[in-house]
Amino acid sequence: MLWRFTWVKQRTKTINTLLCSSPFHTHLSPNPNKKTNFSQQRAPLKPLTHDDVYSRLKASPPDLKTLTFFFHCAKQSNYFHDQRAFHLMVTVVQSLTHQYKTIDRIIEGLRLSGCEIKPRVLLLLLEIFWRGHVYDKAIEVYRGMSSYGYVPNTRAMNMMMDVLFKSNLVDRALEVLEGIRVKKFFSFDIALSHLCGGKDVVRVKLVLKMMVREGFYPNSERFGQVLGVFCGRGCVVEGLQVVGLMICSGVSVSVNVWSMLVSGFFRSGEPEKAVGVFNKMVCCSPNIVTYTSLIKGFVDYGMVDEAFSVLSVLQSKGLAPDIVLVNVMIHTFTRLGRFEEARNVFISSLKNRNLVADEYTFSSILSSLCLSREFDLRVTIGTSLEMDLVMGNSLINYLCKVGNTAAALKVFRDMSNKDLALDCYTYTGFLIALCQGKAPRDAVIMYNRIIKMKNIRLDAHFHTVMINSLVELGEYSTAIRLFNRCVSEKHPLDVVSYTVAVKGLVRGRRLDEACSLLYKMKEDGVMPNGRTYRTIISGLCEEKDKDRVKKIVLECIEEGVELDPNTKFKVVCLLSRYGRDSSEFRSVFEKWCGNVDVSDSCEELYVSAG
DNA sequence: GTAGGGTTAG
Repeated sequence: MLWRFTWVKQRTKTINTLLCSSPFHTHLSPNPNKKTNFSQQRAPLKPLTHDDVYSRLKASPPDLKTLTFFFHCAKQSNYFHDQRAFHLMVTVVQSLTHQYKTIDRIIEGLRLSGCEIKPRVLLLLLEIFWRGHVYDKAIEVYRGMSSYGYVPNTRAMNMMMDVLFKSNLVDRALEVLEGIRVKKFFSFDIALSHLCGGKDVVRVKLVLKMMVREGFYPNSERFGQVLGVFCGRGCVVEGLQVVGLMICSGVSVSVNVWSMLVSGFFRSGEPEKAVGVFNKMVCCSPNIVTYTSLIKGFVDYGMVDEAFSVLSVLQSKGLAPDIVLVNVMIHTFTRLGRFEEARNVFISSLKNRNLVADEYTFSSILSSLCLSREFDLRVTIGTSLEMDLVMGNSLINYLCKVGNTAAALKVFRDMSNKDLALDCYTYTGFLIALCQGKAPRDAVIMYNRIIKMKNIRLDAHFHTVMINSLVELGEYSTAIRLFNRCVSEKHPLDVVSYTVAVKGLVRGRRLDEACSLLYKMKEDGVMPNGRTYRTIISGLCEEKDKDRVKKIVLECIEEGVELDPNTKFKVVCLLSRYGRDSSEFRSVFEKWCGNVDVSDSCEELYVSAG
C-alpha cells in the first residue's frame, strides 16, 4: 500500500460520528449514561475544535483508548492536531512504551482494541515520538512501517532523517534523504541545518548541489549558515559560489556575508582576495565587524601599518570600537611586544567606552602579562564572569607563572566541576601546577592517567612539559624513562621534546646518551635547532670534551643552524686552548666574530658577541 | 546557531 494514495482519501467522519462509532466512547463521553442517546445523534455534526480535543485528551488516562481517540480525531476532514495535543500524546506513548515494551506490541494492542492500523496511524505514532524526542522508538516505528507493507511518504522520511541526524547517524540520515522520491524544500533544509551544525563542509556541498539540481534554494537564514561553514573551514571559493547562488535566488547579500568572505579569505591564506572583496563590497558599507576582520587579517600577515590605518579609517568614520575590536587590539599589541599599550587598552579603553571585559579579554590580557613578565596587580579577574575553557586555561597558566600553584590547582578543580570539555592546555597547566607545587609524583600519576584518556588529543607540548618539569626538579632518570616511553609509544614529540630530553641527559651527566639522542632525533625526522645544539654543546664544553664539541659544531654549521653568542663564546674558549689542534676552526671563529682576531684572547669575542 | 575576537614549552 502506498501512503500517498491513502493521504488523499476523503475523510468524511466527524468527531460526533467518531464518538458514536468508537468502542471507546464510554470513557470519553462526559456522561456514560447518555451513551444510547449519544449514539443515536449522528447529526447535526459539530465541527471539531482544538480546545475541545485538548480538554478531552487531557482528561483521559494515558492508555490505548486515548491514543485511538487521538488517531480518530486526526482522521477528521480538515482537522490537524495542534502542538498541545501532540505534547499530551508524548506522555501517553511513553506510558504505553513502558507498559508494552515494543512498538509491535503497542500496535497489536491498538489492533485488538479495534483501531484499524492504517498508514496514518503509524505516521502519527512516528510524529509523536519525533516530537517527544524519543528517537529510538521513532526509528522502531519507521522500521515497522515496511513490515506492514507501507512505503513512507516524504513527511515520514523527513522526520526519520531528522531523527537519524539527531542520533548522530549522519550516513543513514543521508541514505534516507537520497531515498525520498519526491523531495521537498524541507527535506533539504533539514539536512543542511544538521550538516551546517556539524560543520560538515563536504556533505553540505553535496546536499546543496542536490537541492539546487531539484530546483530549490535555501532561505536567507540557511544561506548564511552554509556560507559560515564554508568560510569558517577555509573553503572560500565555494563560499563565493554560494554568494552567486544567493544573488540568483534573489536573497540580498548583506554586510554579514561580505564580512564572512573577508575573514574567510584571510583565514584561507589569501589576503589579497580578502582586500579585493572588501574593496568590491556593493549594496552596503563595511561595519565594525568587517573592519575588525580586516584589522585582524592584516596583523596576521604582518601588515601592521595597514592594520593601524584601517583603525584610523574606522575612527574617522565615527565607528566606536566594541569589545571584540578591543580584544583584537589587546592581542595585537601583545603580539607586537607592545605590552604597555595592551595594558592601557585593557585599563582605559574599556572604562572610557563603557565596555565590559569578557572571557576573550581576560585570556588575552593574562597572556600579555605572562609574556611581558610584568604581573600587574591592577588586572583583576571579574568574579561575575562565567569562566570558559580558554579563560580557565589562561588563568591556570598565569597563576603558575606568578608562583601561586595552589590557586592554579583550585582553578583546575573548579573547571573539572563545570561542564567544560577540558583540553590539552588544561591538563598541561595542571601538570605544571603539580610539579611547581612540589608534587612530581602526583604529576606522573596524573600524567599516566591522562594519556590513557581517549577523548583528549594530546600534543607534543603536553608531554614536553611533563618531561621538562621532571628535569627541572632534578628527576633526570624518571624524565628520560618517560621520554623513551613517549618515543616507543609514538606519542607526538617535537624538537622541543627532544631538546628537553637532551637537557635531562646533559644535566644527569649522561653525555654519551645525549650525543646518541642528537643522532637519533635526526633519524626520527626531527631536526635539531639552535637550542638543541646549545644544550648539548654547552654540556660538552663543561666536560671539556673538545673532540665531540668540534664534531658537533661542524655538523651544526653544516646544517646551517645559527648558534647563540654565549655558546659560541664557550666553544671559542675551549678550543682556543688547543690552538694548533683546532686550527681548522680559525675560519669558523672569524666568521662568528666578524673581523675580530680571536687567536689571542677570548675577551674580544665576548665583547663582539655580546 | 546568519558575520569579527582569546589560552601553552625548552
